[in-house]
Amino acid sequence: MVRPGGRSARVQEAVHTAVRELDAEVGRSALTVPLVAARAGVTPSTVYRRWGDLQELLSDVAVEHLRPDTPPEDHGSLAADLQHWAEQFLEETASPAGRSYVRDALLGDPDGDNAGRCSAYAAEQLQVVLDRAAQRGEAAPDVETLLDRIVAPMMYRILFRPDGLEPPYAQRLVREALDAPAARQVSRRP
Amino acid sequence: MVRPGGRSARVQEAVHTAVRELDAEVGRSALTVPLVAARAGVTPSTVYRRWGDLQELLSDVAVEHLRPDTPPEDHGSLAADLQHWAEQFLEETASPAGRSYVRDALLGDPDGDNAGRCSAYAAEQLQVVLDRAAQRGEAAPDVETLLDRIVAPMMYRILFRPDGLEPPYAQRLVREALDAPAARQVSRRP
DNA sequence: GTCATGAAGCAAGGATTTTGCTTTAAGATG
DNA sequence: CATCTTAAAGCAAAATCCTTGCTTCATGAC
Repeated sequence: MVRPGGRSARVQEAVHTAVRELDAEVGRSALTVPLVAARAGVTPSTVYRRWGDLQELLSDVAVEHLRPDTPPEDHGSLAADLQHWAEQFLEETASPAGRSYVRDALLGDPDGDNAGRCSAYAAEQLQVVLDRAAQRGEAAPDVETLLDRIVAPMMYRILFRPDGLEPPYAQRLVREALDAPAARQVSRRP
Repeated sequence: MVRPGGRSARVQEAVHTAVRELDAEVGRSALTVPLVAARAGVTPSTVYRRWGDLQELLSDVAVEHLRPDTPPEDHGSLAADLQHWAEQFLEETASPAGRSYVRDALLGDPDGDNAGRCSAYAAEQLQVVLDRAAQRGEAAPDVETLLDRIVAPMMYRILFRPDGLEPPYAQRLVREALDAPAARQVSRRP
């Protein structure tokens, strides 16, 4: 039985807030469940029972951070929309904070739920861009292709080689994704 | 002062072996530092002082698992070499065990050292394939392009959407990477 | 207004992590 | 070959964290 707005929701909110505040104040390495619980005005056992351990809690908080708060901006063309979206994505996600959110989201995620959610966020944003392109009558690849060509390379480098990730890299990925042969229209789920 | 072959090396070997054995015997969720230390015939404080915590230890062990033990097979052409290498990479890395090694390697890795090593392994293997292609006189993209076009998409899906990853997906990525306009020869570090 | 239920509080017990000090072993030095 | 130096391992106590059974509370249902 779900009870949104009730005590459970207040506790969740308080705990998430405590994590964000303490992360900023004392840093990730000093975060502990008892510390978070104390700040949230809650018993440690409550946190353990609801989240299991600190990593799963951090994963939940990270996914909230990574959720886009606005739809992608409209710049009049598919190419421009993708350029801006990719640059913004890279800027946010390649930052030390962004990178640690991605890692947290992946880390405390036994069932892969949160990881899937992160990918879904990107896919939703891209779909908005593609829908606008379709309304304009522009030819466009599909979402899966853009994930492979734009999101995956950025994420791979963010996770495995977080050096030298600058806007031109995002621009080049977008350009090459759009330059590719137009056969990219058909569905290409793996 | 590094003392390879000395006591330090023996302890490292014993601890790594203990992790591998116990992971197989009792499972990841039951692994603890005291358990590993006992199996390795070592004091827990030794493990804590050398590795910091269980995640960093698991990260080190995972990187060893992910190190390729043989150079990529020679199938007579760049396309065939890449096809086989990509399929094998996907099969090994997308398996539950492979996926958990990748996650371990990424997670217990504060400085990003181990993650960089994983990427370097892939880059080295690809470079061998490319060198062979050059000897045959074949035109070929560079390593960075192959990382973007082949490795990154596979890794992204392994980490974020570990469903439906089958050999045809790897084949398609290789085909499209090689189909792309030949301007891909120039260096493209991000 | 009372009840049923899921979640939070509490507290004790057990396990893990940290830490200061001591001991050991590998390599350097004479 | 004996001795010295030093980094790492052993040991043990203390602190901290995690688990768990039971109790209490708040929410929504009847």
